[in-house]
Amino acid sequence: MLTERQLEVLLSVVHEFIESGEQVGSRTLSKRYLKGRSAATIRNEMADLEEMGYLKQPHTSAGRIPTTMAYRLFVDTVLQRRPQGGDARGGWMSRLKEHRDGLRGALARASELLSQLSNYVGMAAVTQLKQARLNKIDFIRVDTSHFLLLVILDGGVVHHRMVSMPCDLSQDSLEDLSRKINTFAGYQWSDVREILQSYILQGLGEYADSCRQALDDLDNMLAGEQTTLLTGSLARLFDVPDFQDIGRFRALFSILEQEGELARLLSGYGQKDGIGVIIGEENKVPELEDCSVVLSSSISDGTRTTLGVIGPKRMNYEKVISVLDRVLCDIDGIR
Amino acid sequence: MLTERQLEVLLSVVHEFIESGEQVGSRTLSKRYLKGRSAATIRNEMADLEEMGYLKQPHTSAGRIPTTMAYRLFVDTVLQRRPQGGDARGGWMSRLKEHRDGLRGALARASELLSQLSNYVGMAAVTQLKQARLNKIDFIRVDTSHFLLLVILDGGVVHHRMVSMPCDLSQDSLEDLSRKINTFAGYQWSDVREILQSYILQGLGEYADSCRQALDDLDNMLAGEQTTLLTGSLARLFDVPDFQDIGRFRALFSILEQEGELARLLSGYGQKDGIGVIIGEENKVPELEDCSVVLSSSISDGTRTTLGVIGPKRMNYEKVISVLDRVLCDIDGIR
DNA sequence: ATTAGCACTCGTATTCATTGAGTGCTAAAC
DNA sequence: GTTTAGCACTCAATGAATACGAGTGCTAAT
Repeated sequence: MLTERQLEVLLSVVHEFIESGEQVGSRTLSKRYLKGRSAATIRNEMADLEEMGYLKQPHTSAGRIPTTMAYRLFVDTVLQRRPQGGDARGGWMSRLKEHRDGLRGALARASELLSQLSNYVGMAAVTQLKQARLNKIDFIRVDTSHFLLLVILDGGVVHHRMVSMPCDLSQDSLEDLSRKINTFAGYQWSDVREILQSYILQGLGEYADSCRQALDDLDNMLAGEQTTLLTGSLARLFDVPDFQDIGRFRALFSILEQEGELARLLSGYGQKDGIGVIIGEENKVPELEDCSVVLSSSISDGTRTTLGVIGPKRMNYEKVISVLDRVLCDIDGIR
Repeated sequence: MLTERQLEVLLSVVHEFIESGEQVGSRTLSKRYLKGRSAATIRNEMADLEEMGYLKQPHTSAGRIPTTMAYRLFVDTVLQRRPQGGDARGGWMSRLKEHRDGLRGALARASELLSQLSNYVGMAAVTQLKQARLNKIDFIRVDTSHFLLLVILDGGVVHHRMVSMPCDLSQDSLEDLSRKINTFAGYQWSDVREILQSYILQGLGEYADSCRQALDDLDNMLAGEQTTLLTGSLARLFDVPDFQDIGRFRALFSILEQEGELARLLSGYGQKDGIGVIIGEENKVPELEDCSVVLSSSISDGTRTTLGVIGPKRMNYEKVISVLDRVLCDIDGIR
């Protein structure tokens, strides 16, 4: 186990490294954090900490930098000390609320806001859990061979999809159909799906194929853990010193561009409510080994809202966590 | 004017520079392009071309690189020699067509396709011209205080927007309203807008404000030259040697991330049908001074479809142009 | 147990000479 | 007159040699 002072030294190293980005030497530590002790004393502690796996040297006779273990300890400490309950929260709410362009708009703004406040990459996602409930379904005839299939779920998520039909259906018959289906508003989507399926088998005869296809498409969009995901401005990454190196930037970027990857990331870790931090190699995705991900999610109405920030391992965790707390709270206020 | 041989030298320099990315010397040229002539002869020609503004030296006594003027000449030559008419075109069509998720899906796939084929950044946009015609409008009641405003335009573009209402309107009254408005299907949106405006002033009394706001929002989305724009995978840029430099990458990236900027770019230059190439500083946006943009657009039904590729100034214009020709043709086939 | 002192390590910055691709010019060749 | 060979010159890039300095580990004194 770590002694009191070892802990103090360790946290100081992490703190200093997060600030400066440069390897931390014993002298700096003695001057800035542990004024009572001399550099030599701290050197000894650091040597021990290195042996235990908390610190490492980029090369012999250089300062120490934290390992993932050290970050882990640091973050856990921060999380424990985090002010529980909502005192000074919100404050950006108004700015979010005044736009009334639905959940998607709010998410877009939230991810942008996260990017701004944290200076890293913000993201916001809504995941439809399996229990998502139908609010309304509608078929809107567009022309002789197309109609628009529109699904609104409880929680305000809207999906639409153009469906082409080999035959002409009148708007009336479509309305008739939607009226029938809408009697199931409030049911879980999975149930509604079953019902539609049997409708198709019975009623539609030769058009069954098209319908089934459309239904499958839609199902893919909704069922399981399909997420709507938005990332805020990536341009900020250019200002983060850790990503000046083109290789790292590239690694992160390639992940961010594949929505699928990112969605998997979220669903993998965001199972629980509250804040989660994934540091460097703790991450399953190798491209993210130099990054940390902070996630915060809350569940209601069969919808999980997840906010997250992706940044370098040496990100300012305190700040990011508090920002996430607040913005999530604001988003919740909207729904 | 340029002599025959000067032109030959100039085009060779551009060609070689596009391939190698390095300054072109007289010896290389003599060996690879103009075998008859010696290096010294070519040196003289190059000195003349430099005086005329077609070539420049990065520093004294180095090889020459093309100026924007030279690229211009080169591109114009390529465009003239371009095989007119559609012989071997298409071929990706099928892959595009088999997905029936509407215009937006096709655009997304097209921009991705362009990225893949060109190895630069592809983009695809649909611009609603002022004469866009309404196909259908619909109001769908979601709960006591919200309804979804849905607008479908001729050409298959769908816009929707959640509107919150201070009062509860029944679905019936909404349907009544939409029925009224839909009598104007086929009218230009600008006219429909006028009509709605007067509706609001007359009929809705105290709710006028909310409605007007929603109408304005929607108008912003539709009117003028609002475009739906998608860019293909940016990750490819990392493989382009010209963008290894983080500064240039950043400049380009910051533009790509702001949809607004890009949309302006398109609308500014894509006025005419056919292919347009904007080289380096010809571009009004300073961030794009090291890039070239190739655009290709076609108009039908009050909708302009524009495909484009953004890459370095020394991009492979021949290839990009032919790829654009083909993909645009495919997209047109879809609508 | 702590600290001061000192020799040692190793990355970084600086300087300086070398190299080589490429030019411009001149004079000879065609 | 045009073309070409020859030569001196320029300048970025490369790499070796050097100095610098931040930081360590160890030992001996407190």
